[in-house]
Amino acid sequence: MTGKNTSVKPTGKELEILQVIWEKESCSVKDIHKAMGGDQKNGYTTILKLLQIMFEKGIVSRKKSGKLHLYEASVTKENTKQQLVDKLIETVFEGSASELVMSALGNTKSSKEEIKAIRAYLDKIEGGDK
Amino acid sequence: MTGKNTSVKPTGKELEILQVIWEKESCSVKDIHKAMGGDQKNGYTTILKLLQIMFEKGIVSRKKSGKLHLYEASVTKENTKQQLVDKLIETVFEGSASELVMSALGNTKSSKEEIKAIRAYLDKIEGGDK
DNA sequence: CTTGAATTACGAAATTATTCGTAGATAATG
DNA sequence: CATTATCTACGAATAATTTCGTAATTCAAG
Repeated sequence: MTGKNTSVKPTGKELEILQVIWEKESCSVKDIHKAMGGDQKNGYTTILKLLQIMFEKGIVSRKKSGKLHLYEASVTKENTKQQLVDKLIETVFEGSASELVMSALGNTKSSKEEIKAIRAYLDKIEGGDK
Repeated sequence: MTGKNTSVKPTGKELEILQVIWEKESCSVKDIHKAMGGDQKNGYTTILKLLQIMFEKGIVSRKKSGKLHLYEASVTKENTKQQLVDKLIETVFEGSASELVMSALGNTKSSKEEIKAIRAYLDKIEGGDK
């Protein structure tokens, strides 16, 4: 660990871009632009600029491949998601994770499988106390 | 229901203010300003301005009481929380509520009681299929 | 080496959110 | 009704985010 992965705060658009990069591993600006809906959704240079900013912030890394840049995420999906969840718990659910859980399950109709998976997960974290 | 409570998107600061209003029911600008840490944290007119904006947006309502305004939330805490959770599920967890649940439970060490409560909740939503 | 297509760099405009100063309104007090 | 303290209105400054146009760079032909 480089210790660089903590407390990065991607903005809304940056998060959208991260989604794509997480999905595809290494990708060019064009890839990302296309994956995000092409010119109809965002101008090419808009995505480019955002990536440059993200690079400066250390959110992504890049390497040259011929004339173009291939970008990779330097923050993990897991880490970033966790931070977002933590922040939500803290700012809106007064620190109660279980409140968030119920709120999450309340609306979306979760499938039997999902619920089963959650139970299994509960067993796991309850059993292996730490 | 007035049908006014759907799809309100409070900004960061607006959300902070809402927290206070939800807590205290009806309150003056001064109340809110104080509850948010007074002049050390925010200027009085900053909070005032924000409340005026929120009023225009329909996020809060207000009534005169002597020379001052008493503000109330016109969006419910539940509704707003739900929207934030839904958005997170959608944008970051690819629509999977259970993924969010696990992420929420992963970090914070939930107590036995909390886990028990969640189990009971699972029983409930599983049993009474709808 | 020149041309052309693709790509990046960069500044600046546009947009949104936040902060603040000051003027005007309001009500209580003498 | 004049004074004063308190509060609101409002415009404008600042900051953060997003968008975009244009210039410069790069590489692959010809």
